[in-house]
Amino acid sequence: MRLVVIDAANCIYRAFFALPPLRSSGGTPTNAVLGFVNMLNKVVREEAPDYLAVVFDAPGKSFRHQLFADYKATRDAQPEDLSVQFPLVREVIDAYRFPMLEVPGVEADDVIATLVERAPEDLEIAVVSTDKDLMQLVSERVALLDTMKDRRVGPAEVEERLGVPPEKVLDVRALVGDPSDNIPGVKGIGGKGAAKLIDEWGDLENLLEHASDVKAKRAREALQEQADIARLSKELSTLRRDVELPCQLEDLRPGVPDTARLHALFSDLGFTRLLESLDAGAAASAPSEPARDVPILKGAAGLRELAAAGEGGVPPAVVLVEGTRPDAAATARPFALGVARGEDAGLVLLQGGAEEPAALGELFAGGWIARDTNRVQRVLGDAGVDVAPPSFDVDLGAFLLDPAAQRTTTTLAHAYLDRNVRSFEEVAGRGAKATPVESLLPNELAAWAAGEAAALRDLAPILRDRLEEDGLLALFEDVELPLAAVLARMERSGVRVDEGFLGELSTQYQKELSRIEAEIYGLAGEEFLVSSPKQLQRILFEKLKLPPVKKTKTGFSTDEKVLEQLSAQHELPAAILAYRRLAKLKSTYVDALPRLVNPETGRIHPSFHQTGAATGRLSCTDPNLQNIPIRTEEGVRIREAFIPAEGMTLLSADYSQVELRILAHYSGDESLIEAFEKGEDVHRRTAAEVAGIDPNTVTAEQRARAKAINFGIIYGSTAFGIANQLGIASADAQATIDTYFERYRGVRRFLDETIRRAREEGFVRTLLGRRRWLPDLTSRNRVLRQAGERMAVNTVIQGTAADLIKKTMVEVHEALAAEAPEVRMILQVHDELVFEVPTGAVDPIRERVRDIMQGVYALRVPLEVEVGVGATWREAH
DNA sequence: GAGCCCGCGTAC
DNA sequence: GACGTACGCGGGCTCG
Repeated sequence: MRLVVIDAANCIYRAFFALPPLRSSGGTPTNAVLGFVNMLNKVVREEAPDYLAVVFDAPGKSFRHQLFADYKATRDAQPEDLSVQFPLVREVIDAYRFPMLEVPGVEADDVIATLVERAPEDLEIAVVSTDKDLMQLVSERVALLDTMKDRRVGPAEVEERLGVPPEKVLDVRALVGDPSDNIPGVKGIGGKGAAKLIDEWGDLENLLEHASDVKAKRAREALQEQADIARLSKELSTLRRDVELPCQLEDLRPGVPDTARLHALFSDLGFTRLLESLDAGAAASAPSEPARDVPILKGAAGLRELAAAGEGGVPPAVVLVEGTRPDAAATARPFALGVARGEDAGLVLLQGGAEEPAALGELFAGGWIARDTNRVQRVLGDAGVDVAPPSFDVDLGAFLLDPAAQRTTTTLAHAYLDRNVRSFEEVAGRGAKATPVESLLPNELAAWAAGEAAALRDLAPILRDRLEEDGLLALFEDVELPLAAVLARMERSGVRVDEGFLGELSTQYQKELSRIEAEIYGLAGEEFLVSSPKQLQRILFEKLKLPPVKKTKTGFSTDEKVLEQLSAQHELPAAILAYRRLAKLKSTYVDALPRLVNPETGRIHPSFHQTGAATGRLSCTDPNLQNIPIRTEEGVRIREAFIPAEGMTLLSADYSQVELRILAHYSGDESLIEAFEKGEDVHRRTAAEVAGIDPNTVTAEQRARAKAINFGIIYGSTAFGIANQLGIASADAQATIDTYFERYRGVRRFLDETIRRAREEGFVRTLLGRRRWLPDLTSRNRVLRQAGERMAVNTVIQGTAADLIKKTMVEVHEALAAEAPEVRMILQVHDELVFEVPTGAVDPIRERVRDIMQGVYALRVPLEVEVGVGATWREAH
């Protein structure tokens, strides 16, 4: 068995100085990354290690600095072009799925020494480094490897280079020192002399004891004068072999490279040769699942046959094939189920027989694996099958590992299994031309479904291991996976809408729109498509010769801000604005919502997507009920169309200022914390602090300005952005922001520290450990880099808010299922949960929900929840 | 006609 | 260039 240990910093340094200053198309320096990756590939190819560890220095000072203030003091600062490449290297290593090791407060060399010390006797170890300090570790089974010069340093080579065997390396170093680490050594004694002295006297202590007997005068006097420095030098050189390691040997098995991520990385970095070899490797080693006849079974008997086929305890992986729906609002019917269990895989055509729900229940009873467990539970639930909880969700797992990565089964199978899996689109076609599942050849469908299910079966354990390795398993098991069931229930509940009301609104809006349209034609002097920005540009900027304000990619902008500005010069822009406002409401909400009412339930059943937003927020489609208007009087009327079932009441509970509370928590800022502890109006307080006045004298405008800054912080915005938002001068905004950061020192610290750490690690994490990779933080392109910095800050805050409400939803669901099953959670809008509650139970439920929401996590400030009830969503909010 | 991009606007 | 995260509308272009 072989273990390869890579001294990351040493290898990255050498790669950086050995290669010309290459850059990616985005301007990021890449030479060290390229050199490191080539080295990595080479060593893995040539050494074929069973275990592998890439060891990094942890930031901060080690015990050697305590011992010797000048330790490493002569080192030049790392060139910027080099330091920005460290996170990239980490990302590549992570994508290769090679174990990385880093122990806080401990240098890489000590970690390496401990690994060597702890390794079992029969393990052969190669340490990839040119650091002479590591020579003390060399033995019959431990060698240093210099991959660039293709040299292997064993005991013989150490003796050849230093004149002493590895056991005496430290004694020699005590005398010689090491300029690169600023280890002093004994002045007046060089390499040759040191070796000779140690050879003659055995070791340092004996030599120092007999210093007066040393014949050479210069060496004798040097030893007598500098004995303490020699001892210090030895201690500084001595590697610690008792570091507490965060892993066992078994954790150091290299994983299966994430070729999809490598592909993306190499392509970003412009590593074309590596890309080619990646593709060549994939083509050579990625066989499709062997084509074989996949059994096609039918109904309950078929399901039971497959359920019986599995080995005990192994959950089946399933692919639910939905029947084609006549219209978007209709309920999806389960058409077939692909199942892979143990070695068996097959397709069951579902026929809706009386026995089927029970048979499905049995198949799923001991846990199950799917790509999208929310959807499976929703569709089966609608079909009357209440299945046991899933044991794994492949899409969710992959999302937590990298929320930006593609997650089709094809991509994941390629990356993690090195296997080609056909996509459904390859089988059925895409979009409008796609063959309905009912019309596909059963053999084709069965082959696809079996291949897909087998891929899910094989992906699940691998992804699970990775979640565990990456500290994401608790979030997955305790929050995300249970949430999928909550969402399925929520979607199935849906929300009742008053179609009649929307119909009336539509007629009313239509009349008004026609009137405004006529007015617009009059003002423009001709008819044109008001909703066409292109035609509008012609009217405004060519015909009427109004001054263009700003450009878009394709022409002059006609957005709201521009039209407002132009309205001072002409009546047309204001009319366009009025038209746009109504047209937006009508097309996006008033007319669209009724089309999505399910005729069977009379309710709208949206889809909530758990992997829809990179920060961890949910998204919502068909329709998107997370952007129903509220800010304008015309808009909020649409909320009157959302109503409860007979005998029920809507209850809306929202977290008050949750993102600012999270900011207070993370920043530890005293002023912010105090504002929340005292239950103050935080924007008012900010305004007062920034203006240095009494909160009671804050004007509406001052408060609005403070609010914009508070939100700007959360979004990572600049003075320009805030000024733009407020319509004030950039310099004024900057002055206010400067004052803000003087008053809120903790906030400044939090922003800086978040970005610094993200740059170092390549990712940010939220409160519950959710991770988002941010490779652009080291980009040389300022635009990209600053965008990355804004994402870093925003993701920590927005993502933490998402964590909290997700956890809340799981807890609320559990509590209500047990205590008040007739209450339904029906919507989530990021910081708000909407419930449908039996009217008589409103009061206790309101308190119960509030308690759970407020108690979901103990931040450094209290979480406050505002609850409203009513006969419409408008009223309840 | 389908599918896609763009500009725009809604929410938190 | 400048404020984060989404979804979806209508217009208009391209493609077959």
